[in-house]
Amino acid sequence: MAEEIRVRFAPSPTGFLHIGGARTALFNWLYARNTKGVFILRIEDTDRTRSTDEYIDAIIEGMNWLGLDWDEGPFRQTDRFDVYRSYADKLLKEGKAYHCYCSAEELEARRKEAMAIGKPVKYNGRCRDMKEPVPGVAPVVRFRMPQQGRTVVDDLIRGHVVFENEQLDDLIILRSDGTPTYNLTVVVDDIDMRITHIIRGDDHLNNTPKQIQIYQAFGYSVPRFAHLPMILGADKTRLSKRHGATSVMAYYEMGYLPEALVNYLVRLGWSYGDQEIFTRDELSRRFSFEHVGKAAAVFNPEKLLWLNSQYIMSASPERLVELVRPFLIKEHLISEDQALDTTWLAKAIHTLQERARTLVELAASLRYYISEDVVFNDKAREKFLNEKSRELLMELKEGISSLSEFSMSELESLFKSIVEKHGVKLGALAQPVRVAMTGGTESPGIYEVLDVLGKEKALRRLEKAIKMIGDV
RNA sequence: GGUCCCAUCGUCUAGAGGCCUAGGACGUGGCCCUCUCAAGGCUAAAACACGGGUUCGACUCCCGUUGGGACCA
Repeated sequence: MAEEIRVRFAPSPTGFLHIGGARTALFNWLYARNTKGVFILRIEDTDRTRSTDEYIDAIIEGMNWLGLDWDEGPFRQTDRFDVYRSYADKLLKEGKAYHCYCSAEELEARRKEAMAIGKPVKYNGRCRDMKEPVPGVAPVVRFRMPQQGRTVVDDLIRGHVVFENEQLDDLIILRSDGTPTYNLTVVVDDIDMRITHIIRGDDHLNNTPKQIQIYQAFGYSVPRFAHLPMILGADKTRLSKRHGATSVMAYYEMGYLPEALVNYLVRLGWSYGDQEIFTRDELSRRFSFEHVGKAAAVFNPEKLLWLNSQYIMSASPERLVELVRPFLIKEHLISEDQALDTTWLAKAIHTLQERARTLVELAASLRYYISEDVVFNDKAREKFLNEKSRELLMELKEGISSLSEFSMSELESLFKSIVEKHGVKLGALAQPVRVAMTGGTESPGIYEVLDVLGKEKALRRLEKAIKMIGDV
């Protein structure tokens, strides 16, 4: 049996789960599922000043919503500080790390100078071979980076990326207060969790050779890497708040289906020929790094909206009933604990689902079905509820009253006979009726609308419309 | 500033030297369907960043330029 594949998503809880993080999580999840491997969630909360439990919950909420289930974790770095320190001590003992007594101010000055004269910004190694501690100064611990040779990152997406070791800095692994830095914790955790493939954003590519060196210093074999291209905003800069909604849960609130967002995100960087729409199952079967692109991708809300409309269109009305419920409450169309006639609601949704691009739109469009009072659009009312249509509406009202069966086919016959008699087009009757029923000029087919409303409501609304014309 | 990465329609992408007169999708325009709005169908405009090589032949390989991005604080 082949070696078990273990991957991890390691967000730091300094914010909500955002689009970029979600995509990284998704690719990890896909790879784990595709290879029957293990997907681990690890919370990198070493930065205690910026990390909060609320954000941890928010990240978990986002993952749950997207359906990205993990097999191990969530693990937290907090309280593993002793572990990191013991790893650092090991390096110290073996001479692979050393104490550095240079002050932050000195370092800053040297950095500025290097920048000014165009030299690489790099620690000058002053404390590298120091034998005696400097009294009264709390040192940091630096990693002794090899200064000859090269380190190559073997990347599943980028191929071999070569770094000259000479360029690598003696990075700080333990601050003067004893807290570990990112490059140490990430390596220690990945070693402890036996991670085989590190899948992350390509903003980490430059850190990778340093981490490889640390791996080797500890005597562990280096995992495979896959550095995903970034997701950019419309202005081609890194996606951030000013590009609008970047939190995953904001898309929940805007009425997106999780599978639409997943589908959109996966196609940002990955492709499978010309196929655009994938089931979750298809994704995990088809996914591979061979078809992951290298170039950064611009986040395009329009396409996401289209995908969402596709998913709403093909969702079952029964499921949409449940999904739209919170949005109906938000629209004040139903109350929190109201019992719903789900069969009827499903029928109503069925007529609307190919017209709604989001659940918010779907909820809004259900208004005239659910609410007793029709909200009239003034223009529509003026144009269609007038003397010209009065006669037709009255005739329809009588016709419906004496209809033996209130069905779509009977309604159709009735409509046809009325317009024929008057020698007008179907629209001359259908539009006024549409306005009478919905208050506006856009709706599903008029027979469908009447069918959903039912005979009683339909008659009541016709009557009201006729009365309104009389009032003019 | 140094290092690294990247580069096909406005956007997401297909493309692994001849299949390319560069394909699909979103968006945009037009037409059809039609009781309105959608959905759907058809259709149009729209790209290989630039310059050198390599090759009988480059979107595809190599080098450089330009442009973007990331990291180093």
